[in-house]
Amino acid sequence: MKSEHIPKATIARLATYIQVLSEFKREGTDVVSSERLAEACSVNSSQIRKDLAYFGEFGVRGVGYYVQDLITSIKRSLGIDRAWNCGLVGVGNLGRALLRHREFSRKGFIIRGAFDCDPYKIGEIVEGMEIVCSRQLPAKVKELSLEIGIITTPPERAQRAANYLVGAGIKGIINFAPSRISVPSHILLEYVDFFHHFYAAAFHIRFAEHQE
Amino acid sequence: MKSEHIPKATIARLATYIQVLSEFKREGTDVVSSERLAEACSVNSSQIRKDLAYFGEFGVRGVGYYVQDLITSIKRSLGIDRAWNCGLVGVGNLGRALLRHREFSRKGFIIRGAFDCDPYKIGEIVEGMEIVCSRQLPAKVKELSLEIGIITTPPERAQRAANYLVGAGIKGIINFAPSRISVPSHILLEYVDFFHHFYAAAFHIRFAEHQE
DNA sequence: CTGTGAATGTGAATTTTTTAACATAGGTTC
DNA sequence: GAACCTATGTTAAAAAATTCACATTCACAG
Ligand SMILES: NC(=O)c1ccc[n+]([C@@H]2O[C@H](COP(=O)([O-])OP(=O)(O)OC[C@H]3O[C@@H](n4cnc5c(N)ncnc54)[C@H](O)[C@@H]3O)[C@@H](O)[C@H]2O)c1
Ligand SMILES: NC(=O)c1ccc[n+]([C@@H]2O[C@H](COP(=O)([O-])OP(=O)(O)OC[C@H]3O[C@@H](n4cnc5c(N)ncnc54)[C@H](O)[C@@H]3O)[C@@H](O)[C@H]2O)c1
Repeated sequence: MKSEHIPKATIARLATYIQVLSEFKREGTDVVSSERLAEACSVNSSQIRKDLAYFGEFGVRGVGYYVQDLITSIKRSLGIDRAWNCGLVGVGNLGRALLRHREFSRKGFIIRGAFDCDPYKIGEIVEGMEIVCSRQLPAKVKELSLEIGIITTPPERAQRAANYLVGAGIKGIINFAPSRISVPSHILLEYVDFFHHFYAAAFHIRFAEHQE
Repeated sequence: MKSEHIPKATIARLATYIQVLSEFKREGTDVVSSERLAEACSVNSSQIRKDLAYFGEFGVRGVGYYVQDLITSIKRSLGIDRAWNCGLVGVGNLGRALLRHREFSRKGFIIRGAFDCDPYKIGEIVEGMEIVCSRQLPAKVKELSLEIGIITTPPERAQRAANYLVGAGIKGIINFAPSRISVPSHILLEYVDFFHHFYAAAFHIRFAEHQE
């Protein structure tokens, strides 16, 4: 089928599919049907087939999907069949947790630069990486071919960090700080805010109680 | 209007509205129109009015919304006008970052218990909280009236952590580990996985390049 | 106290997303 | 190598979410 516009929800589900498929692979399962994958992901099976159809035909009729092949195909479809160089701005509690998180490089997002403006932090080594002054961002973005910027500064500093990154020629920004920022329209911008999961929890738990 | 089923996307947007409204409040803005709020949140203005209509009528026709009142109303609607006691299982890199994150208590999610199974960690004090052995979970859940469990263990331990939490009588679980888990249907379960934001970034950046 | 302007709340229209249904293709068996 | 079986890919239907459009309501001015 191959299509141009991909729903955001599809991308999120593809992430889940990769996760579950990897688990199947570890268990030694070679082939899986959309039905079985759907159950493990708690979605509808035609949802899975539809999601995959956006990118191509990856299954074998009458058989199902070869687990390893499907993982490879999804990764290629998403553009994570290669490494992405990332720069992290703001090495505080969260920034450190992310730097120490092995999953980033395992998934192909390599954090190659860590920046902070605090003179006490500059020069410190975290997880084998030297913390560099934010002023050097433009130079480093070029030197290290950074494409994605990760913002983990306090919220009131997020816009400034974004400005530096944009000025330095970054292509996309993932903002972990709880503040809206503005960037030119050609820059990809994603907000990470897990509090809405907590809000959803609070809402649904209270709603369930209210039902009794 | 007041309705029963609330879309997940609405909850996520309400979180954004609170964030932006708080900023307006800090700037000294008392009244805001759905149009202006919409612009700041990058959504359609009737989207905002629709989202709010699920819960009631909070505005004044011809005027707009009183910022402080609206914040209060949204918080009450979501059930975050009171404190929620949380327990965190797995005090590693991420667990520590969360324990040190002030925003949790500021938003009403109070982490009252921190659990780990590593004997070297048990007894350690993090952010004024003693790390307790996971075996004590059932006793502590009751003692501290914990309602929400936060899982930050390695993925292969998430199911076990969930089992402990469910057995102890928790009401909801937020799973930060990248693995699907199963819990009884009356337990609320939310997965936090910010990698899909990175996937979306990779996908869109590469797509944009491909367009040129 | 009435008229005016402005922005809400909502029903209707549109768009998007999800689910169902099934014809089709590929593997397997005899 | 034909017939059968199974699960895909796709088209059509249903459901859900978003946007439009405007009648309604409130504040305020004259
Ligand atoms: N800690 C968490 O678990 C957590 C969770 C979710 C979101 N967040 C958000 O992530 C952000 C960081 O949180 P944190 O707990 O790590 O805070 P933190 O105060 O520990 O770290 C912030 C870091 O940013 C640096 N910084 C400030 N301005 C900067 C600038 N202009 N350029 C470069 N560096 C700059 C500071 O020196 C500091 O090292 C906050 O916006 C927070 O709301 C944190
Ligand atoms: N570090 C990050 O930035 C980050 C980001 C996103 C998701 N995650 C996920 O969060 C989880 C934790 O990551 P981390 O980097 O903190 O790992 P970590 O290894 O530093 O911490 C895991 C902790 O869990 C404890 N633990 C293991 N089994 C347990 C059990 N049964 N009961 C209680 N405690 C137990 C361990 O002793 C350890 O302290 C992982 O699943 C990871 O994939 C981490």
